[in-house]
Amino acid sequence: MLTTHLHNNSIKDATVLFELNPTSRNIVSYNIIIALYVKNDRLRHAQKLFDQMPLRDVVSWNTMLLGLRNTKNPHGVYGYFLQMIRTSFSPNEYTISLVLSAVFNTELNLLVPQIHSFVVRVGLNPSLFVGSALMRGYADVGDPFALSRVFDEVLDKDISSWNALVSGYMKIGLIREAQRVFDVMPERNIVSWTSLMNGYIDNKMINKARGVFNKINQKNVVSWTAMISGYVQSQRFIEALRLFPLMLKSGIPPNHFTFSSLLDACVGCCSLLTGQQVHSGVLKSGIPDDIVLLSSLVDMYAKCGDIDAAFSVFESMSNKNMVSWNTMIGGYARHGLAKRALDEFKRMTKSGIMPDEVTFVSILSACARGGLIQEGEEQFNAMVTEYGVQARGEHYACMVDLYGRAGHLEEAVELIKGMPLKPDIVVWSALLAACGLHSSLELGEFAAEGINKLKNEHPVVYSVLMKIYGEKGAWNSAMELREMMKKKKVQKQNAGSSVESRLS
DNA sequence: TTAGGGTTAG
Repeated sequence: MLTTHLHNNSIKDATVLFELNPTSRNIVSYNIIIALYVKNDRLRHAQKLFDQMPLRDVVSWNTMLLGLRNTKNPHGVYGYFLQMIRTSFSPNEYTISLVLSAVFNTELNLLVPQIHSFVVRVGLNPSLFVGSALMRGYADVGDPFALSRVFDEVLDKDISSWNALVSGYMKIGLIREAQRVFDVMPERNIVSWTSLMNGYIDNKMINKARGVFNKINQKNVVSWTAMISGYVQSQRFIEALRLFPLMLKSGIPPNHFTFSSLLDACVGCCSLLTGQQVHSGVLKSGIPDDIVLLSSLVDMYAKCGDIDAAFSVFESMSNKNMVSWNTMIGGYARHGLAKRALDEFKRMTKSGIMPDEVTFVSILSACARGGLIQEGEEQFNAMVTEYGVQARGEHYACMVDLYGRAGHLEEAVELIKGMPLKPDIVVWSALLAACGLHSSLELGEFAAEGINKLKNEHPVVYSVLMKIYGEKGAWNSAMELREMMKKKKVQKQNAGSSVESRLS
């Protein structure tokens, strides 16, 4: 009975049944309820039950690992894994592939070789699942030799192992190797084709990807979406949008992934009209509400200029996570609506969602653009002390921008001099832009020097300096600079705030 | 009752 509820994902019925029968509870019934909580992102409940279980088995542990992985908590996963080993629970193959998949794309991926040697030491089979996970892990850390060694060690390779090898080589950038593997693999399915195509996309070979795409016989929603998203990643937004009617014509219905990618394409070509059409397509499609898709809609409306529509989609969301809030707050910041950005920020923290570094880039830039110096200073301090978010280059750049726009150039310079990290191009550009705005020759040259020390040839440096020289009547310096620009063939660019350009 | 290879947001 419990298994039926699990299949139907009916958490209520399952818990009622579970609560009503305390005597018939066993490890399996506990595990099923935990799995249900995990499936529904209610990790706290899962955790509570896990803690009060009289006895646990390896499935209980694995299910908790799954929950921690799904909530993007690689440190939690690793902690549980260590605890599991310490309490003398033998991890099985499920455990290993879960732990591995949790550390992909995180700084913990350096543990991959250790996990591998653990697998060897305890004598677990380099089975299909473990093998694929290890291959992904070695691709992630960029080790092609270990990647192919693991592949060789997998007994009874199946098509997924071959696909993982293709993806792995592509991820490392060994394109010819990936293509060679694809050419010799014993059989191919739609995933193999899509992996190859995606590899070309990741390696910025979009035309080659399109060539692969054209050869796919039975394209499905994933292959169509991957191609659309590939064009978006390559900034070829019109081609991304053109693919959509072809997809519909071929009889493949789009899903929430497809629509998110299309919305991104609309943002890329700043087409509110197309964005609205995609929005109505979403509504007609009957796809259930999805937090990512709705956030993409908010983003599209904000970036295409209709901030009120963005807010109305945002308000309609029954679930909001950090990214959705950041999207909305960033939208207000971009539109120069500092007060509304700050109000939303307050609502965000009140609703229990913790802000991250992205939130504060928006908040600080909103303050900068709104001229809210004191508020900006307070938020900058609160970021570190109250929210434990470490200040990064972007945050300093926002603060420099904040002071700079208001003409407090000395304070901006003091801030840069006191930075615990090395000022990067964004920070220097913010100062330079402020110097351009207020025609400060001395500090402008100081900023230009900072940029040149980074060995960056930024055209904007020259154009801002030109402007300052011109305004100060420093024609000799201007002529010298022009000569230098000619020599270096630097093209003149508009000098704007770097923070602004980051937001657009 | 738990896991792999291909597509989405700030």
